[in-house]
Amino acid sequence: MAQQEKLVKEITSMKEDFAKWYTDVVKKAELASYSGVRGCMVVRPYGTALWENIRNELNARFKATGHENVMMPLFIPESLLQKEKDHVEGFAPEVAWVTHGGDEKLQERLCVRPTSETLFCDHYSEIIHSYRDLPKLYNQWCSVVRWEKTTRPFLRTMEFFWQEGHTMHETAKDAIEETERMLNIYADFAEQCLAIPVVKGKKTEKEKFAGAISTYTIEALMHDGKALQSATSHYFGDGFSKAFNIQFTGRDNTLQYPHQTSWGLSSRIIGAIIMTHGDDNGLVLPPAVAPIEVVILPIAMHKEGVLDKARQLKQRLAAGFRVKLDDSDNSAGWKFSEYEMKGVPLRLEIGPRDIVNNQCVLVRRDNMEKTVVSLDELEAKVTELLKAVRDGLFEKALRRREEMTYSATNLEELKDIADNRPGFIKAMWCGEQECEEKLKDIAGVSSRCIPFEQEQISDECVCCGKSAKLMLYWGKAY
RNA sequence: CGGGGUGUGGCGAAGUUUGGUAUCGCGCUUGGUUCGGGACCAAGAGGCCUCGGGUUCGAAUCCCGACACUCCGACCA
Repeated sequence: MAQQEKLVKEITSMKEDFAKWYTDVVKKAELASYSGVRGCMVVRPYGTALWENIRNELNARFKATGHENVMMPLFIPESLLQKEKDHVEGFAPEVAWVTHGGDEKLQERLCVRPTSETLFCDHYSEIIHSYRDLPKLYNQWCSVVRWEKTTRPFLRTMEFFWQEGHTMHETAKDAIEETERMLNIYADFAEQCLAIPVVKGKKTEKEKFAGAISTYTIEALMHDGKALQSATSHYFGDGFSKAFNIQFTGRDNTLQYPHQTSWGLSSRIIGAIIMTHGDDNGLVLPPAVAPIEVVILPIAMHKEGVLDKARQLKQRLAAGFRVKLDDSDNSAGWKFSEYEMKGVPLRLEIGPRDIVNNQCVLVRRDNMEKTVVSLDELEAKVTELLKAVRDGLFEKALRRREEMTYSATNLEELKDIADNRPGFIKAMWCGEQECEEKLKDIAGVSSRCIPFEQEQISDECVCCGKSAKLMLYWGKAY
């Protein structure tokens, strides 16, 4: 379809008001509701199912690389949080404190975990004694709390859902490899499963995680040209090990500190899915994580045989796909809109005319393209079209990112782009934090990452003009 | 933390300037007709107008205060 009409009138168009479009989609697709608690959302069944699929995909990848899931406490005693100086400085301003149990004041206040490095380290100090105990490859799925000032569903909530991997290794080399391995898993997941193209790279000193030696990131570009950090992987060296006194006896019979990593992906990724693939008709979900891959809509359902046929098709498809049959008595048009809002990748229409011809109609959500398929080859066609949806989404997102990625060689140019053309800006950087801060002040952009794939845009720092070897992605971010 | 906005049946709003019977659309219930792009008719149910004070014969409306949610910036996944 050359022009996609806006069929759903209850969603504000992106062009009109992107922020409102976003919240409209969250609500209309029934992903989440606002709750009575400031900054906290109710993740509704559809949103939860989406998160569960994300979880399942990632868990499979984590387990395939030797990781084990654990569950750590929700609370961190203040003294434990205090142990690593940079870490506590980074998080102290945004933690929630528990000061009372019932009416009784606690001896030591507890914070609600904003992240669990300290808890893992405390535990690791008890269970790691020998190089034979390493590596320890733990992960947990949980929610954490950060007392945010402004919040938006999925993108920034006070409580959010995530997984956090925390691993300990015998050598720095092993830990660095783990950091990279996990970043690659995230990147692969984002691109293959979520159809979100990402830039892999390293954060600058200014942007890295509190307490880390280095932070790696995958950065994605949203529809409105703002960047969104979609997952991170950190290398900690032995800083926490020393702070928490985690030691093991090495192969050479000397006491050593293990090297640590952590890595995480949060429910924010749902925001990325919405803002990468969504359109004015609502959500568009990548098939690999869509709660419903195929929705079956019986047409003229009261007519003889239609519903039976629809049920039959459901049973066939349920063997290999997540499928839903909507046999409610809402009108067909209503259902079309409903599942478009919910971003179901493939719609199957089956009506009296189709039954006569032993066929059905499959409609792709990403481009609304209709295909008439013979029921004899239904499964094969569904498989093919779901893959086509994933590929179509990825290509569209990649093309858009490329169109919205600019290069700048001097400050005026960069400021002009930042002011007028939302997107990524590639520019050289001398390595001084001063220049980073200046760009933030002058152009309102922050460094997104130092991409692994470097290009020589020019020879001088975009800001100060001194010689520069590193090319960075810059942009406005969520 | 600064600046705005909004609180009225389940949802979205009008009514507030100028105090006087609680309104509209959607949704919901029941019955009927429909059914290939958000169908139609009829009948019905549903309100401490965010909360607390005040002014008044009378307050959704005016005054004082509180709370909540939300958007835009600065800070952060």
